[in-house]
Amino acid sequence: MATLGELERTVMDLLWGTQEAMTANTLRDALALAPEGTAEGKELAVTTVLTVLSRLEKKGLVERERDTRPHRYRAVTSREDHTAELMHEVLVTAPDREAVLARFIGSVSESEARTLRRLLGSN
Amino acid sequence: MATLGELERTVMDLLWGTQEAMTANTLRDALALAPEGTAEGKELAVTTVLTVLSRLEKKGLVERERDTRPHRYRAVTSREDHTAELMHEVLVTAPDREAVLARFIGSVSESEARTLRRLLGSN
DNA sequence: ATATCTTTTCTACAGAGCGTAGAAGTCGCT
DNA sequence: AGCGACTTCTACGCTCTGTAGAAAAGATAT
Repeated sequence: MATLGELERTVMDLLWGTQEAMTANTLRDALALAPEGTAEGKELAVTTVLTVLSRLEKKGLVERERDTRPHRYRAVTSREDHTAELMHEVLVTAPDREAVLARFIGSVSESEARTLRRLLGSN
Repeated sequence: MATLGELERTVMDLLWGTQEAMTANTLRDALALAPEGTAEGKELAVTTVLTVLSRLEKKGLVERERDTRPHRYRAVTSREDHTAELMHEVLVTAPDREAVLARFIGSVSESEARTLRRLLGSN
């Protein structure tokens, strides 16, 4: 179950944050500011970013354009799709899915419950 | 996000499979047969099982009775609770939970969808 | 073409987590 | 006091992740 390290996660967040494909250098710069708001994210070597991107590519989360010279990287799926997929993977690890869903429902907020009703409701 | 190794997971599955608390030796024996049906699960040293149990205890997934002599171990939560909790943890990693839920709904089976409707309806 | 700059790939290493278990310590009984 | 069962400590190899230098491959300017 593709579990991400901290830097990998940060990179994915940046890629998910823009629909556009980015170069390793752009990402390195973004990472230098990244951590939400004021905090600093240290200056990493470009090779570090490239290594991480390669690993993310191997994990199937990122794809790159190899034809443009500085390769450009983009997230393969949206954050939402990825997250939903992960949730589903978790769900199916349990034999009694219905029971899991019952517990799960109990843990979501009222607004989320409303969303679910709306999404399921019509049928 | 408490991610489990393979052996840890197998042990948890055994503990979740019985509501009762088990000793390390009992678990070792169960592990020798464990892998679903026919397959063999090799004979592990008891110390191995104890190490894994300690780690699971540290992770808060297992608790032990220290007063009985061969300590007895039990799962702290049910598999369903644990799984639901994990799902929720995954859900909240995304900023737009509603969007995630929308995708998620699309990925569940019809029978699961029915379950959800039922659960959401009554509450 | 060649020397140089940019970008990518290879190789490497340290730290954490996990599977695995021997060595050493503790507990309870005879 | 001694023995056997049980638990804790210590350890090692493997994989994953963060990190980046060294080397290779591509582009560029003279």
